[in-house]
Amino acid sequence: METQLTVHSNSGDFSPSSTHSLSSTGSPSSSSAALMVTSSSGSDTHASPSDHYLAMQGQVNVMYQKYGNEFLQQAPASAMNGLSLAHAGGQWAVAGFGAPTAGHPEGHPTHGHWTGMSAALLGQDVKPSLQAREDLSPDLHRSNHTQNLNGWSTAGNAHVTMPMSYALSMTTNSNHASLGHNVPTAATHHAMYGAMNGMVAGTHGQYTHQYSMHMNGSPRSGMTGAHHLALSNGPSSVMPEPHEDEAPSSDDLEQFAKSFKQRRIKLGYTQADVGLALGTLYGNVFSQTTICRFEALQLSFKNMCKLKPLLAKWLEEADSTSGSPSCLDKIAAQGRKRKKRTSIEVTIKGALENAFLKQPKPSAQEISSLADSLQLEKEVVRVWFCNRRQKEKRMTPPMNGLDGDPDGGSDGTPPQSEHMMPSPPASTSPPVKGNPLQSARGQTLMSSLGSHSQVWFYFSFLIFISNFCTSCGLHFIPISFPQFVIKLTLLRQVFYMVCCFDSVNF
DNA sequence: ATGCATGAGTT
DNA sequence: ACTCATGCATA
Repeated sequence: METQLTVHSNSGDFSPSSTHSLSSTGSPSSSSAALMVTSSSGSDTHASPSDHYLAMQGQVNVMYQKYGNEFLQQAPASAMNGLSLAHAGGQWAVAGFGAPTAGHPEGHPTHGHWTGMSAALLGQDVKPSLQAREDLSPDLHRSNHTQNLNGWSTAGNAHVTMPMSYALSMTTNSNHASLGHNVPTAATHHAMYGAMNGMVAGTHGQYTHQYSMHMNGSPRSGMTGAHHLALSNGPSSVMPEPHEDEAPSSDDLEQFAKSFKQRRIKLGYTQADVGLALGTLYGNVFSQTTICRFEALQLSFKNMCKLKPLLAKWLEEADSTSGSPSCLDKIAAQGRKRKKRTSIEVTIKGALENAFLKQPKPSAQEISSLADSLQLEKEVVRVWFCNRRQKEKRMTPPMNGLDGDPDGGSDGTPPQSEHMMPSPPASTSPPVKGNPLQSARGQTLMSSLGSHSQVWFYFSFLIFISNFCTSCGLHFIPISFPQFVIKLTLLRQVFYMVCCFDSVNF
C-alpha cells in the first residue's frame, strides 16, 4: 500500500484546503526516493507514474552528473530539448539523481550539480515571458559558476533537518571557464533565470518576495519562513539600519528597496519626484529611471550601495515633512542634443541577438560587417552590443559567489549569509582591485538574488522534502513544477504537507 | 519599465 | 574600445 498525497498550489492560492488528494497503491521499490516532475497540464496530473517518470532514484543528486557537461554547455533551450524534458506531453522527468557517489564524499558539496538539476527542472514547460526569452541568450565565454550547497550533505537520507539556508547558499566563481566538468555555464543560469521569469509570470514584486525567504533549520521553520519574511517589509524605520560606510548586505538593500518603494508610494511621490528631490536636497539629481531601477534592484550592487544612503535620507526627510509639500522643486532637466533613439526592428533584433550568442564581443570589423548586413549604422550596432552586454550582466547570475572557493573540495563553510553579495574574489579569479565590492562588478543585485533565492529556494525545498520523505521511508514524487503540484507517495503513513506557497509565488 | 544613448573612467 | 552609471524617449 502506498498513499499519494498531492498538493496543488496555484497562483499563490495555496492553503490546506487546496487540492489534496490521497490515494493508495502498491509501492514498487523500497526506500529509495523517487522524484518526478511533470508539467501540469492538468490532465496528466493523474497519469500513472509509469507513464511519465523516468525519474530519479536514490538520493537526491543531480542529473548533471549523468548528462554532464554537454548538458550544461548547451544553450538552454537545446539542452532542455536534448533531454526531452518534454514540452508536448508536458513531461518533466528529472532523471539521474544519482547518489552522491565517489568523488563527492559526504562533506563535499557537489559543485554545479544543482545547477544541472535546476536547468533541467526549470528549463521547460515554464513559459518565459517574451522578455525572459530574449534574455535567455547564453554567454558561453565568460561566466562560469560553480555552485554548491554548503553544508548540505547529500550522502545520507537520514538528516532531514538539514537547514535549508545551507542549501540556499551557493558559491559562484568567475573565471573558471576551463573547469570543464561540473561547472555550469551561463547558459544554465539563463535557463534558470528565464524559467523563473516565466514562473513568476513577470509580475512585479514577486521577486522581492522570494528574496525575502530565509529558510532555517527545521522543516517547520523552513516551510513557514516565507511567511515570516513576507510580513517583514515594514517601513524603513523598522528595518535594521546598518551603519553607513559598511556595505549593506544584499538583504539590506533588498529590504530597503522594497520598503522604500512602499513608503514612497504611500507618501505620494513618484519616482521622478524622488530623483529631483535628491537633487535639491543633496545636489544629486537622478532620473526616474534610476529610481525605478533602484527599486527594482536592477542596478549593480555597488550602485545600489551608493544610492541607498541618499534615498534613505530622502525618505527620512519626506517622512518628517509629510505634510508640507516642501522640497520637491522640480528641476527642469536641461536639454542636450541627443541622438534620436533608433528603434530596431524585431527581426533585426533577432539577428543581433543571434550574433550576440555567437560573439558577444564582436570586433570592429565584425561590427561593421554586421551593420552592413543589417543595414544599421555601425555605431548603433556597437552600442547595441554594449547595452546587450550590460544587460547580460544584469541577467547573468553572480560572478561573485559567497565564498569564492574554487578548489571545489574544501568548502564546507556555511555561508555567512546566503545573500551576501560582496565577497572576496576567488583565489583563482583575478581579484578585481582588492575591493570586495568590485568583485560584484557589473552584477546587478537583482540577478544575484534571483539565482539565490528563486532557484535555490526551490531546489532546497525539493531536496528537503525528498530527504524528509526518504528518511521516513516514503516515496517522493513531486509532479508538475510550475504549479508545484506535489505527489508524495507514502509507504507507511500519510504524510501531510503544509507549506506556504502563497508567499512563494512559484 | 525598458531600449537605445551618452560620457567618464578604464584597460 | 570597453565598462559602468545614468538618463531621454518610448513601449
